[in-house]
Amino acid sequence: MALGNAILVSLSDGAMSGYDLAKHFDESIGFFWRATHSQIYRELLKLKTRGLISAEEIHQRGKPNRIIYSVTDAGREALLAWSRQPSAPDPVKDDFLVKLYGLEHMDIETLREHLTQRMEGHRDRLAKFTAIADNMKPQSLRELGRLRSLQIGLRYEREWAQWCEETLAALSPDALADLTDVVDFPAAATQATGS
Amino acid sequence: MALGNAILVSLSDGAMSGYDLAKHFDESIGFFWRATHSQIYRELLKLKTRGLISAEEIHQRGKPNRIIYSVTDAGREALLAWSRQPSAPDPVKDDFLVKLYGLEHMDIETLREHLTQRMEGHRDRLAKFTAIADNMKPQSLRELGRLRSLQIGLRYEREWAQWCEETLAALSPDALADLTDVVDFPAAATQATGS
DNA sequence: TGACCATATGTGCACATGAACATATAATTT
DNA sequence: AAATTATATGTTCATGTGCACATATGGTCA
Repeated sequence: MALGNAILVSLSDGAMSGYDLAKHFDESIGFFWRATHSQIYRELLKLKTRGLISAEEIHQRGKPNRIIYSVTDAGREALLAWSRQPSAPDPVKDDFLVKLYGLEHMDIETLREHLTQRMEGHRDRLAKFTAIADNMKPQSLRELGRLRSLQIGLRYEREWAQWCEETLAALSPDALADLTDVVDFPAAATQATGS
Repeated sequence: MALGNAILVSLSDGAMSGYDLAKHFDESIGFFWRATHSQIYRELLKLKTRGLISAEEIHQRGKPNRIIYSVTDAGREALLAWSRQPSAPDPVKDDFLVKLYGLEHMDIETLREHLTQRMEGHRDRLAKFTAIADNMKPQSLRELGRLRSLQIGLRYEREWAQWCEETLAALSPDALADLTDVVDFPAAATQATGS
C-alpha cells in the first residue's frame, strides 16, 4: 500500500483529482515515488473503498467532470499508523551499474557516451534542487520535511554527477592504456569478436 | 530483460547453478540488482530457451543434482548488444522519503528511531565497502569495473549516513522548538487527535 | 472543416515480483 | 531414532506495474 500512502500525503496538501495527482507524481513527490495515472486511478478507488478518502464530483463547463478526493479522518489515522511502521530500505535496481560491474564484456565507447549523458542529467537536477534548497528557510514541520527530503535528493544528484565524472576519467583511453587486458584499444571498444 | 542481463554478467564470471546465482544475488551483484531464487530459476529457463546459456546437469553424491549454466556465444553477443542500449535511470522508490515529505502528518518520535536504525545500517555498509575499496588496485578492465561500481555504492552509503545524522539533528526536540506549528511537543508526537 | 491538443477518467493485457508452497537428498545435531 | 539444517530445483498465486487502448469535451490552429 505504499502508493496509497504517497497519495494520502499528497491529498493532505489539499483536495485533488486523479489528474492533478498524476501531474503531482510527475513533479514533487515523484522524486520519491513514481506512479502512472492508471496506477493512481486504480489506487484512488481502493482508498475510497477503505474509507480513507472521500470523493466529490465537480461538474465543469467545457471540460469533463472532475472527481475531487479528500483525506478523511480515517485516512489521517492510517497515515499516522503507517508512519509508525518501519520502512523497507529500497533495493537499488540499476542497469547501468550492472554494466559497469561486468565492464570487460561491454562496449566501452558506448558506455562513455551514456556516462556523459547521465552526468549532464544529474548536474541539471542538482542545479535545480540547489536553487530551490537555497531559498528555503523552514519555519514549520511541513517546510522542514520538504527541505530534508530535498536535501537527500540533492546529495544523491551531486554524488552521481561526481561519480560519473570520476568514472569517465577512469575509462578514458589514457587511463585504460595501463590495464593488462585491454588488447587493441580503441578498436576493441567498437569491434568485438567471439572466442 | 534486465534480470537476464545481470545473470549473464554473473555467469560470465564462471559457470554456476541457479542456487549459486541466488547466493551471488544476495551478495556482490545484489547491490545493483535484487532477485529471489524463484525469479532466477524462471529467468534461467528463458535464457536457455533463447539460446543465450547452455545447461549441464551434474550428478552429485549425497546432494540433489546441480544444473550448471554457461554463457554461449549468442549470450556474449546479447550482452554486448545490451551494453549499447541506453540504461533507464532507475526511478527512486522510498517509503521513508515519502514520510519525510509529509512530515507534519507523521509520528516524529518513531521517525527518529527509524532514522537512527537506518543510519547505523548505512554506516555498517560504508565501513564494509571502504575496507574492500581500500584494498583494490585495479589492473584489468574487470577489476576497474568492480571498483567503479563499488565506488558509487560507497558514495551512496556515505551520503545517506550523513543525511541521516543531519536529519536527526534537524528533528531533535531543540531544533523543532523553533518551528511555528509544533504546538505541544513532545506530547504531539505520540498522541495525535482528529480535526 | 478537419486535425490536433489539453483536460479528464478509466480498462485491458502482458509481464514482473516475491512470498509461500512443494519435493528430494543426506549430513549433523539432539 | 528423530529433528533439524543445508543443498538444490522448481511451481503457484496474489499482487503490482505500466504501456496501450478507449471515451468524452471543447478550444486552437492551419
